[in-house]
Amino acid sequence: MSLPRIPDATVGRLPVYLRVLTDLDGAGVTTVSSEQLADLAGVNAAKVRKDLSYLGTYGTRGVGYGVDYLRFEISSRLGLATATGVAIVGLGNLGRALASHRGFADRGFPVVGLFDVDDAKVGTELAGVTIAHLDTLGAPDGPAVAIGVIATPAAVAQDVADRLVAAGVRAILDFAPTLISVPAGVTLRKVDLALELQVLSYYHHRDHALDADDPAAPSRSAPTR
Amino acid sequence: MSLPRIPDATVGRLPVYLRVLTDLDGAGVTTVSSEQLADLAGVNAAKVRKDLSYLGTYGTRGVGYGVDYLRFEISSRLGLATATGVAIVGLGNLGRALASHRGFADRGFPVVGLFDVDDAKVGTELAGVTIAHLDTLGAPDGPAVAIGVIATPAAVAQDVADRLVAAGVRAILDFAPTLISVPAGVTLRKVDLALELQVLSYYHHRDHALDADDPAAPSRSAPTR
DNA sequence: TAGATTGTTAATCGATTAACAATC
DNA sequence: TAGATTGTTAATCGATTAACAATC
Repeated sequence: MSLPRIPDATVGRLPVYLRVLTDLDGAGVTTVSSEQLADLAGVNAAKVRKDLSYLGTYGTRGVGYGVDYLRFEISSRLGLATATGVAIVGLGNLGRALASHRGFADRGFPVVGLFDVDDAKVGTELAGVTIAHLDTLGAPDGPAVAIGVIATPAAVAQDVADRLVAAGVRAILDFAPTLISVPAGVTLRKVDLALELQVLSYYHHRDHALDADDPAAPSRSAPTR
Repeated sequence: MSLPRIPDATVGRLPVYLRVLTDLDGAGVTTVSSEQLADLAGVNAAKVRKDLSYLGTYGTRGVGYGVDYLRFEISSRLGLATATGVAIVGLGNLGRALASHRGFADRGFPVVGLFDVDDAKVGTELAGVTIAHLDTLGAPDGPAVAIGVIATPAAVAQDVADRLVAAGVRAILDFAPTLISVPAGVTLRKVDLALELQVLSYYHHRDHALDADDPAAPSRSAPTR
């Protein structure tokens, strides 16, 4: 009765399919083929069918996939039905941008808590949420936090992670460029924006470094993740 | 005389090693073993040695790797010596955060251009750069842009990508959650913040959905990328 | 039935890892 | 020389892809 394991690579593509399906649904489309879905998601059709097969068999041969049904299935397997409140810790430039980012609430992750240690920020309001002091994280009268986002300087990221864990948060998205460790049972995912620029720099450099010497050098494309 | 191909997975880890090496250098450390580097980067030692072997043989058996030398090599292979100006298009919450993000300039990517279509924003200054109208992108008297960052709504992302390409930009980092296409020879990389939350949600849900039924269920950890 | 499209197989490709000979 | 640590091999594992039988 246990659900089949979904490969990591597939997990990373499910949100892309979900976004495409949501767009299709908004456009009134009710059925989609693996070929169409692949085009819209930027992958190939074999991969789409293989990925969706891990969810079960929700397509109809000769017809395609039901947009609504597939949306529901992916959403449910991603845990989006239960995932809710996001707390952002650290309201510097990045934290403030994330707090105001429409994309989060739009895709099922309302920002319910904002925390900082700067007294000049505590008490002020941002995107409809009042910034609280980090020391109040986990207080009984505080917001129900399902996911913690770390947007602090690297130097304090581990301390913030520890506080989030102590407050009962079991899923953390970390933007600080440093290694942090969390106990077993806590899910941690990292995003490093400068790293993305460096990786981009590598492929750009690789494909163009020799342009002056050899203008006819073939351009290979970088993986888009 | 051509450099050996570096696997994509390795390219994604080189910036992590570079960050660790920079920290070590700052702390006065001159030599590091694959074991130490692995610990600090959050991977295992075999992977570090394999990854570094693609750069050539810069270690010394029985001793380790020279911190300075390795930093230089990685930095050079990532193209960080030539990579320079970043232009950010779209100065909503995310774009403004990226423009003010210290991490970019700190790691070799100074923000030299800011572009938007909103006349209320054009002419104002942000992080020391005056916001210009998108129509002036690529103007002869404009900044030299090596990397373009798209931080606009999804609906206009393709148009912005086309304009960046027309202006001669050959490397694009795209934050808009939609599929965009660029001509061969242009390197595109995508970051989708809400997608990261959804992937996090999957692993969290998978590892905890059954907690109520089976509190002793083993917790598996999510890949941190 | 005929055409279309899924779901699955199997081959291929790329990434990871342990082990150890090479060598400082 | 003895101890330490790299660089590389080879086995294993996971991801991708084309092909096609199943079937709507």
